[in-house]
Amino acid sequence: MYETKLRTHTCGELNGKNDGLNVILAGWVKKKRDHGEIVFIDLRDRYGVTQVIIEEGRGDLKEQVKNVRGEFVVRVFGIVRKRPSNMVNKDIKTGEIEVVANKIEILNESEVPPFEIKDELSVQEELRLKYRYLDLRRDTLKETIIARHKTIQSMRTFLSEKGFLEIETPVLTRNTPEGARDYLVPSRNHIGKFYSMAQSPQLYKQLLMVAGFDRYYQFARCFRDEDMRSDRQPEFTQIDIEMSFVDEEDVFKITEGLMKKVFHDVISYDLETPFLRLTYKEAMEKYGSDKPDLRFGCQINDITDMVKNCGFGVFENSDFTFAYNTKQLLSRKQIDEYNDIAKKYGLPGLFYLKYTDEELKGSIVKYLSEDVKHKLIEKLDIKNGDTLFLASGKWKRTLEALGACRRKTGNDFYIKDNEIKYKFLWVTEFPLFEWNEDEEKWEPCHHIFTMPRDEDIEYIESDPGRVHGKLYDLVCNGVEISSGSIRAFKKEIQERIMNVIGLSNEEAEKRFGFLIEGFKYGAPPHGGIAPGLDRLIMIMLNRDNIRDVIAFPKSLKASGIMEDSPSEVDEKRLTELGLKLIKKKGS
RNA sequence: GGGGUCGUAGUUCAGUUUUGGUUAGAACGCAGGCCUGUCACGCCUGAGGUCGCGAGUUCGAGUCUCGUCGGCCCCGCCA
Repeated sequence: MYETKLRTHTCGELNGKNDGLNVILAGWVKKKRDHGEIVFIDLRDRYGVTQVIIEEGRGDLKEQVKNVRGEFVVRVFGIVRKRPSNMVNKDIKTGEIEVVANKIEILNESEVPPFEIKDELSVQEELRLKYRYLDLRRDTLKETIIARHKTIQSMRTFLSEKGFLEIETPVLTRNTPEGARDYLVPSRNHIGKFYSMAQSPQLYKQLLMVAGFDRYYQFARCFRDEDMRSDRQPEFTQIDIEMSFVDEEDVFKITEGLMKKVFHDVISYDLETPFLRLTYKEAMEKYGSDKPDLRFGCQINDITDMVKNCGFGVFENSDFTFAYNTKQLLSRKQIDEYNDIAKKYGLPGLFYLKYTDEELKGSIVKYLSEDVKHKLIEKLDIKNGDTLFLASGKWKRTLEALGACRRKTGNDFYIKDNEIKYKFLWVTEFPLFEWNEDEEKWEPCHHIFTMPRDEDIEYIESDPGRVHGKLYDLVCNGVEISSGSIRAFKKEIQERIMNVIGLSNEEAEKRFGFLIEGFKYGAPPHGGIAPGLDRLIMIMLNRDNIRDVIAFPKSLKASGIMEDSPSEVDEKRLTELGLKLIKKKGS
């Protein structure tokens, strides 16, 4: 397959049809099994594993491989031989054959690796990260890296065929105070000033629309100096897409086509399109999340009116009361775990009801009239053996807390690891503005260049909370894969939006001057989306950790464990940059 | 910024609470030996420990207390 000077075949391609062929293989010793008179060596490379046999009577070869250990790099000259049927290894691609060694050459030795290179082994992640190049030899990790390549290839083909141009934009850019903290880069050419590493190519891609490149994409590396999570890295990759002369439907269609192709090409899975759509309000009220996992039910219900006058103070005095049925009989201990989650999300606590022996039970049941009980049983489809949770409070906080509980229910009971299904959906009609309680002002939900929905434009000044944007998120299995918007490309709308959030023209000019300037020269209507490549691959391969789909990821504290980054630098370099470190307290 | 959890042979863990107490165990790996069909090969023998780091309590600390570093998970944050 990939013949080179040092080999004729890879370790993953030989089979029964090659019986009798003279071959040269090169790879790593996965395992040596020494039986005395005969010796087996499993030789591994990127493509697979091939069994090499040193037969009886080859004392010369045995002497040579006497000191060969795991992970030595060797070259084997030999003849392919079909194995007797009872010795075929069905677990490996090359299991039909083995290579009878004539000559073995040690290309390089290896120290005993700090952990065994095999798939089943669980090793502390810190160690795996330190020796990432060894971890990458394991199939589980190797597969994600290969899938990542396939994903990128598939996307390039699709987008290129649809007329999109791949255009690169700067990583070193200027600081914009909104949004995520960015990484600052000093330069000795500009003492006292800093570049910012791009958080995303947002402004550049909009200017590419002004330039007339009406279909653009890019695999863009984005940098954000924020705290990590299992699905976040300080540097990550977006498939940044922007189109001119479009509305939401156009973006949906392209994105759906892209996802369909990628899932087909990479994991041979046929996605159904178009994707389901939920408005932000629906998603919140049914699932308690703006990125709901639709692989299971347990929908939330609004029971505010039902319990408003039941005589229980909490229900009577709260804005909203919501409930959902876990459809499971939960123990006291399990219920406590749910309570902890609710508290973490800012609720004083949860109420629960159990239905056993044809009877509702729980501390609050005494407040519920027969009529209310019946309504509850009907609305929440309560059957024997069900446990349900109720929570009261403000709309968003209460729903989000119940949403977190619902997520736990899903993880504990409904989402089976081995049964992968993909439930994509669009979440649409996000509010354009969000009221910041602390600072008592309106803030943009997405960014200030988002177009309001046509029918809401008249309320921008009079009722900002009612205005929804042409804003959309692509969600799959409870993960936000992507978000995007149609942009406010006209000066008049931009200014009205800036007025609401209290951003003066001068201030806007200072922060986004080059974009606003560009928009003066015939900005077309445009919009786009930017799916997160890493998260998409995570979802596709059913991994629960973003580090597993990145060759050299950072730790949760954003350190490079292998290369030990970030590092201190010489005083001399700092001086050159006009920088001086302030000593931390205590040091 | 906050909360949780983990840190003991090369690796994965037990031992830590009930009880602070002599030589800190196991499996895998590693080293030496034996073995003609294994593919998680098998059998025999052996080496291998700063119990993350630092202070404290104590006659005595892997075990208790405080601090600190690091991994992982979550809240805030991530327009």
